[in-house]
Amino acid sequence: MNKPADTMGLVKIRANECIAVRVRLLSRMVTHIYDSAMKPYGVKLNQMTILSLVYLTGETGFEALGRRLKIEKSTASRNVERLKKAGWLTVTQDSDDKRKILRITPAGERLLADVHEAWENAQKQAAELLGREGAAAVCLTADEIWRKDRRG
Amino acid sequence: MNKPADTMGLVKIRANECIAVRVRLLSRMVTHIYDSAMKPYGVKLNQMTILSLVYLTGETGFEALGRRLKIEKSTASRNVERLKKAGWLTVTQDSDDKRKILRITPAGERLLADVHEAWENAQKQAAELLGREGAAAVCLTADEIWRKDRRG
DNA sequence: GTCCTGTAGTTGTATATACAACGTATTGAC
DNA sequence: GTCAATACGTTGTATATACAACTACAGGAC
Repeated sequence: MNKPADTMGLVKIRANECIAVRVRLLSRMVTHIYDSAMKPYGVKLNQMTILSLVYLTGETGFEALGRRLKIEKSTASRNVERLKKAGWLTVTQDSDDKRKILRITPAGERLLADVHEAWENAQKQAAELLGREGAAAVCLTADEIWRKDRRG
Repeated sequence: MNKPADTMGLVKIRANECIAVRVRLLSRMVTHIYDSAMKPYGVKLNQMTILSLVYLTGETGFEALGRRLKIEKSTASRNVERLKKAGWLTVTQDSDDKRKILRITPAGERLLADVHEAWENAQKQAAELLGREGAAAVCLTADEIWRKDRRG
């Protein structure tokens, strides 16, 4: 469809503008910062996120978890599996419903408290990496998506 | 270290402010948009990125690839492996150096041209999701990091 | 020359992610 | 009540990601 001579131009346009490449770059770099900071606690940022959500909402099923974090249900299922194995939460079957209920354990709650200083450290580093405005923009953008999601 | 009563407060702070959670959310959502758009071509956004970089730089080793995209060398190695298996690029050993040389194949080049419309579509959807300002901010932030990287 | 250091890449292991296909159970239409 | 549709979860497969430990080699210190 495109003549070979065009290809270079198209690829350059994409390289200069592609949103996905850039979001993914930021995601990798930022994730690395937080995961390093949390390493002493044997937990990853991603796992803390799930744990925190379960803690804040009290009880949830996998599907609800996925809806909030925009994670596919099978991914949620497997992520939770690891947290369960680590002893940070429990999974029980709701007798009425077919949903499973996630509950945080004392060990999980202790972790949520203990990890805060490491998080603060990582947050500071991430803000430095992205710049104050970049970090703020990312947060605003994500929060806006969440906000729309709750209404729509 | 923290009294139990504090935990809720700390977790709420993190939930409201954490940069990593938000960047990762955006990354997942945006990646999904592009991957869906490119599905008809049997390629993922991530793979297109590597292919494009090889195309633009002519020849590269894995390490250089990793430096630009901030991907760990082992990850780069395995990602390239898949592209090689798909016939989109070749890997040859530099005789002088210990570096391996990546080169795009005609099939890879054809793909780079063919996929453009799908990319445009995804880019439009992503811009809509993030909002014009959100998308611009993400791009600026990432470009700034790249810029610093090249100088520093 | 020998040794030491640093660079490039591979391999083993683990986590994070998604899609497709499946099982199962709830629920609503009739 | 029966049946179809839907919702929740699991499992198989594939990709993306990183860390740790390893090989291999190139280049410099001595």
